[in-house]
Amino acid sequence: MGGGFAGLEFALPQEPQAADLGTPGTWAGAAGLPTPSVHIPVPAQRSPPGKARLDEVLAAAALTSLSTSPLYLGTSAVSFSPEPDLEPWREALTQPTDSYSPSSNSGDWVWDQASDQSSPSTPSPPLPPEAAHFLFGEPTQRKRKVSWGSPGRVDSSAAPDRHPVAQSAVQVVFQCLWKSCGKVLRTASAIQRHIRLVHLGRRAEPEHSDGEEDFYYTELDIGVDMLTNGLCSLAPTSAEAPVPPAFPHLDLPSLLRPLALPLPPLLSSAVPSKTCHGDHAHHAGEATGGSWEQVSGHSGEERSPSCSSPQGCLAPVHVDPQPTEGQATAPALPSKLGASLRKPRGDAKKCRKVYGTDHRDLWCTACRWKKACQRFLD
DNA sequence: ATTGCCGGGAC
DNA sequence: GTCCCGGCAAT
Ligand SMILES: [Zn+2]
Repeated sequence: MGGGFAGLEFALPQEPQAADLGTPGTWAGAAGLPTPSVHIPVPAQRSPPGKARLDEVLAAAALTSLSTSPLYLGTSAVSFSPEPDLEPWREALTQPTDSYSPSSNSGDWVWDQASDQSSPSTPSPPLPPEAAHFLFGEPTQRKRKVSWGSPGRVDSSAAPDRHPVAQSAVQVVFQCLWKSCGKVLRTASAIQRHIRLVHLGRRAEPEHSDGEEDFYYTELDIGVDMLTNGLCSLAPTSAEAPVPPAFPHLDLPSLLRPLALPLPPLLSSAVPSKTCHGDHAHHAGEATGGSWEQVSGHSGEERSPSCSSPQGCLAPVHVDPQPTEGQATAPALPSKLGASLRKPRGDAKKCRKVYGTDHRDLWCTACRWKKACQRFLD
């Protein structure tokens, strides 16, 4: 554990612009020392108390550990969220409980998530199944994870139904790979049936199936996957929700929206836990241990590596809302399709305010261009 | 009035 | 692509 923060680069923020570039050097006296030879890294101005530093370190630690092992986030994530509400459904996940879905599927719970790395382009094919099948070929790269002995057979008659499945830790599910379908079922036979019926247009008969379905679903084990997703997307909202009885399906879509929608008014000030992200990069100031900018005409700028967007950082797994012809979802979203709602405005002081209008050249590029500040992000 | 920044324009 | 600004919402 010695010196874990290798990733943090404390680049020296060198004095902004040589004082000879015709810049109105009014501020020069305040910020930079006129000594050309001495490397004085700190741009002066409001030196942060040690406290801020501590915060920073913690945050860094969190980030580090998280980004290091995004896969095993399961462990750390649990200790991470103070969310008691999580327990219920987490347990639920762990046990092979049945009867989750109110949907027509028998006994298998369904969780629509059109994640995958595939493109969100075409909505699922409303075409005649056969045609569609030919047009799209294989919806996605067929990738199977091998975790439990699921033979790569070609005859589905082997009825691998109701597997004992992993007892607790690693559940395994089967996801339909068909474009924008992403249906997730719990058993191989179920998913095969689904594909055969829904996508291939075959009859429900398990008879002479050439095992083609096999190409359209993938197997993945939740327990990590799901928890990751779940924690990230569920937690933030459930803090305010009237408590969701079961879990996911209810509003995966609307859960993702908040990333760019009005939610903060309530959350931002009330709940200190940003859940997924872990911390508030508040009072960023000079303390944010970030590589400040270099005024060397280069545009390499801002922030620490790997994480640039406020919340995208920890969740590389998008769970696209699936743009199918959803209709049963009731009148949920404000349906302001074209209008981009304004962000509620972060609470951090931005370059403009920090440096003042007359040190414009100290601002980050974004601020200079009147764009969203990227140095002091919210 | 001030601040943050989207949308759009100029180059 | 970089750079700037009008104008608006939030403060
Ligand atoms: Zn800025």
